[in-house]
Amino acid sequence: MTSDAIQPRRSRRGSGAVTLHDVAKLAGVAPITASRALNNPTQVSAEVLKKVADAVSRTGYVPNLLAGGLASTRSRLVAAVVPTISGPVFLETVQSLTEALAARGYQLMLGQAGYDGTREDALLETIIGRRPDGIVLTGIMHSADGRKRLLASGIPVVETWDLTPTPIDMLVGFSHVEVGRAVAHFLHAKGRRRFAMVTGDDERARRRLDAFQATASALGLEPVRVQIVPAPTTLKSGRSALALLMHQWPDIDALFCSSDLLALGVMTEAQASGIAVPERLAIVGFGDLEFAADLHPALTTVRINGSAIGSQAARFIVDRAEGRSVEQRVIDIGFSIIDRKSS
Amino acid sequence: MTSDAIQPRRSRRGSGAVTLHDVAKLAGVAPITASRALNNPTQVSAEVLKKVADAVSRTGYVPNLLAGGLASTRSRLVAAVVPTISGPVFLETVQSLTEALAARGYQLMLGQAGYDGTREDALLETIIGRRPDGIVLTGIMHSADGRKRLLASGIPVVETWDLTPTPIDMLVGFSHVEVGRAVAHFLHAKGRRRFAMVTGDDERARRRLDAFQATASALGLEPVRVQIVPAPTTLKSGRSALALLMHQWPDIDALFCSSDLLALGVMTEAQASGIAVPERLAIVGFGDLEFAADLHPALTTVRINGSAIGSQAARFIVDRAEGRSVEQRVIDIGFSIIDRKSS
DNA sequence: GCGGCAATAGGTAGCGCTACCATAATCGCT
DNA sequence: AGCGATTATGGTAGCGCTACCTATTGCCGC
Repeated sequence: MTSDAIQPRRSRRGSGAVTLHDVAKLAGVAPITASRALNNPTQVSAEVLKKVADAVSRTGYVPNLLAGGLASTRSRLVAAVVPTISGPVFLETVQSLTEALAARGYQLMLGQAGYDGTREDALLETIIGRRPDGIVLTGIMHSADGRKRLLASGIPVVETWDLTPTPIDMLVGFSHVEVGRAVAHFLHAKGRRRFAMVTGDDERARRRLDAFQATASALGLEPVRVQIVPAPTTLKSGRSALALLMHQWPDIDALFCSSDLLALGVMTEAQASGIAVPERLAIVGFGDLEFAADLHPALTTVRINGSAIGSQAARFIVDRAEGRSVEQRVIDIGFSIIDRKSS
Repeated sequence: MTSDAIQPRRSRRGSGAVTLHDVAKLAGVAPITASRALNNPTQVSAEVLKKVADAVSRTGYVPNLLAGGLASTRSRLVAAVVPTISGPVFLETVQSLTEALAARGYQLMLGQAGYDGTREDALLETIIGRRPDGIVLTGIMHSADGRKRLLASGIPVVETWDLTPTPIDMLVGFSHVEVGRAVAHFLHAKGRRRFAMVTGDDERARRRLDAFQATASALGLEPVRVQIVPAPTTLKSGRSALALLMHQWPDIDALFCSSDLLALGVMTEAQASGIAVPERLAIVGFGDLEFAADLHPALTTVRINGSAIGSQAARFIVDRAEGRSVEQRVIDIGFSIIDRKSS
């Protein structure tokens, strides 16, 4: 070491990285002042600001957010839980959430819970352990135990992609029941009378199914023909579902799919086996994924504004984290049926 | 408070959550012993183990990983950087990375860099600030400054989805040049002679293109007809690319797409405009996304084992984090051409 | 009976940062 | 001039955890 006096016993611990103390020393100010220069620039003179900025760039200092989070009990971390990252449905939400949070200086940590809920508890443990400033759930947290732990943790929670009468905390979503109902009316208005549905085996999709069936029955139609496929839904399961459906009930004239991917599979199968869409069979998807508009024929589908969900969830959490109280804790962002060529 | 003597001045700071001290007190052991019971169970007697486990379940204690990470300089956090989460290409890798890490007690933090690299530096700052135990990059880190900072941070880095002569640290990928070459030979062997390529505007795809062109030329074929589309690639850009291509060069007989999504768009457009696949036009995709096998006709494509990339990257990082040295730091996992119906 | 050695438990001192309070300097305002 | 109010800086004491070291116990061989 080139310095003169007693080395203050360089500890054998620590990462050896540049710390705020190093920066402060170099800038000739107290550590706490350097901290303020970085986090509350308004509270500090221009001169100090400059000296600190110089010291930062000369040392390549990167603040240790673990330490900062521990000291301030604000981790600037937000956790999001999705069933699986492979399902394209939530991607738009996750994307806009990431961006909205990044713009405010927060970072997203993504966790995959799976559709069956077995990993849910372990996931919750590691999430809460990081002391995030908020947790965004896509879909409901099923396990009662999980809900209890979330509540006990005191961390702001936003549930999304659903409406529930008993939210854990905050909520931004839409009514799956309304979707099922609206699609049934939509197809009925188009003159269709023999409905079928292909649906993934998850709880929200089932609620759309129930409402779709109930509405069809209320309209005096024959029972809805149903094909359940495992979640997550795939093009492949859509293909085989249509094959099965047409085999058993060749006279169906309208088909509501629980995802656009399923609808793509159905359309692929229809094309492969010469079923005219929409002439003989109307198809409606769900999600309005990016490709939906450009299929041939263009896919009629239910559009959910996933970006709006993400940015609203971010707003909720940041508001809470920064001490603003959220008065309107439940937001229904609705949905719309995009009427294209497949119906 | 129900306790008797002087309250030890409950600090106004802190989250108010249960801490390891509370657990230790309840279990009647020292905090450090409780810590060991949780993290190194073998160093502790069965009796203590039980008392601590009881105390944990009675209090609902969740360890504060921020504090643990700060004290141990091991955050048990791994960061992954993808261009965008919406691109389905890397999902398989991210998925398997998440799982492989979770199985070893690590958690993944996902960052989106964008394709243009403008957010790259800011992202790097927040990532390094969390002091992750490792960083996984999909594709090369372009900016020299970024590479320097990564190196300076001392954090283990795994680059993926590419081979480069000068890896930052560790690498698991494959050669894009070999892919371009192999596809050209493959199509040539099938009797195709007039090649075209639709490719996303990113660096790796361009290297496939270059090799594809060079090989075609070496085989004595006419120049490859090229259509560049913006990244990320979409079905829509595939459709319009084919339309443009067929308009300018109606006699092309083989088309290599830089992603399966692009190939799907191309196939959609071909179907919409009556171009027979594969009779008149052979199509090869890239990525072997889940839907590729079930398209009609089934898509011939280049398969990259994304799961293997993810799990190998996890192994690299965990090995490093746990102090094992990694001798073989570069792994080429190769690729394969899946010959289906579209070619 | 004694040194030596595991095995188990505890004490101390931080990890790098910020909340909180104290101080010093500046600023009107009556 | 004298006062509180405001602004800019610093000092202290943790946040909740674990690395490192020390103390205690029991057990072995000789």
